Amino acid sequence: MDAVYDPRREGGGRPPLEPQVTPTLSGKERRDTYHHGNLREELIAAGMRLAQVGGPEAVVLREVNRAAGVSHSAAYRHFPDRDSLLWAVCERAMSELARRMEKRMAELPPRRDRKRHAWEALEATGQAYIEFALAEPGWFRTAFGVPLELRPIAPGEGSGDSGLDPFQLLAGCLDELVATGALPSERRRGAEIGPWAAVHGLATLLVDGPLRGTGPKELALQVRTVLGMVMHGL
Amino acid sequence: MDAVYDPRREGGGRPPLEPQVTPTLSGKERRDTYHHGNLREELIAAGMRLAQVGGPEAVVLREVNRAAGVSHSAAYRHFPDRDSLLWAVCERAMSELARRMEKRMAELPPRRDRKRHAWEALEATGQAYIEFALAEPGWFRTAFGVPLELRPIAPGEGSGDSGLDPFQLLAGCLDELVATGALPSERRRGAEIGPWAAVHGLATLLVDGPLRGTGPKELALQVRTVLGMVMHGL
DNA sequence: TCCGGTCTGTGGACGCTGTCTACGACCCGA
DNA sequence: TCGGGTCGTAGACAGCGTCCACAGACCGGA
Repeated sequence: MDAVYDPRREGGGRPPLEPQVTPTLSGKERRDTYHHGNLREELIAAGMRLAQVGGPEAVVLREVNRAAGVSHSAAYRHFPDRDSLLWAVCERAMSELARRMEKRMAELPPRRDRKRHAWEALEATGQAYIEFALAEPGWFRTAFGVPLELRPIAPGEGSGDSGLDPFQLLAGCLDELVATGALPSERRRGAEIGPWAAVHGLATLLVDGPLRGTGPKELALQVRTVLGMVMHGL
Repeated sequence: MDAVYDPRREGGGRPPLEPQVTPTLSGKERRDTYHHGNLREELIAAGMRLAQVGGPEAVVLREVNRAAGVSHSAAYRHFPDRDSLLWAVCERAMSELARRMEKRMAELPPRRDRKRHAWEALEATGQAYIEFALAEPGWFRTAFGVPLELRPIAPGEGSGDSGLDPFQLLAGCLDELVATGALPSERRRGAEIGPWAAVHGLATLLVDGPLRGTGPKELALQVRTVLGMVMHGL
């Protein structure tokens, strides 16, 4: 009643293609025990490797099994279907984004001026977000571009080492801006959406939108322009 | 060398599923001539119908052929492969977006105050953009979420009735702002990116990002917040 | 120590996909 | 009238996600 024709397609046969990456033994070396021991984890790791290169659509169940060195349907002992595995990979990619944002903030120079530091932190999160999208387009597309439909968004998932997800990291920056008096507290509620939309939009347009292929010079200008608009218009 | 494993997958078999939409005779009624007469156009139209419901991944070549009432590979006489058909659909979806933006601008009340009108026009384009994404998520995802990789971006494609694409419509608004003195001309260069990123980002997050399912009240606030940030931070 | 149950991995099916190819119907100009 | 080019047909093929019957491996109780 919902999906009339199956909204899943693509794939199917293709002409020869070069031989698959390491058609035999992969993941680790060929295991000698019948039971793998840590297959679930290995499947997600293999999915991450595939997603890094080709985005979510590269997470082909049979290819993931192949990369883990197991039979083509072994993953069904750990995930009910392909989407479930993809969600796990997607969450992992989101965590990686959070981790890069945290790293970038941690690298900020210390400042006596707390207000200035708060602004720099906000800018750093935005820069890290866009850098992640450009450096790891496959993961970025996986983190956000998953069919999801009914993806369960469990709390605490997609978080970095601090336990905060990208959205919460942004919220923390805004809270700090309020705490330092840089942002009037009456403008705080719902203020995440502006910076998030702007940065996410730029990243999306750059990664697989009409702006892909932008040269480094033009790109730097675009990032500066967007972040300037955000900080000016907050 | 580029795509190691074919970055095209998904699909494959699925359990029964309900019978396809009108397995026999579809598109128009079953034709009686051997030659279709206008197959290329009909294929694109069928692709648009499928994309409207299920996004780009719903544009299944065999299903498109089926909907047009021809054999499963008839489309190969008009498109070299599935992607080419998808690009045509994608361009059509982009045109539809441009058309809705134009419509929204045309509906603006006339103003003696040209500057005010220019601001309202900018706001209207942004609102139309987001409304389109929410009203036609399938088309929106098709317009922007296509593999593209090497999609040829021909000039003049994806345009509305005025012959301008969404980006050019936005540029026009900014030009008018400069002409009326609302925006200093030295800030004009590259100014499209800010509004575009913010609006596109919000639309993306709402359509298939973490913000999907936002209620109408919260949504209205988000749209207002983002557009406010754009106009304030320009 | 053996024995049965439960995980977990195997391998073969199925129907779906995109694509290729040989073929056949039609249209049109010579 | 005929012959070539255009356009649709039909059957193949490999790869996909998924299901199923089966088998190896582990574990607790007798």
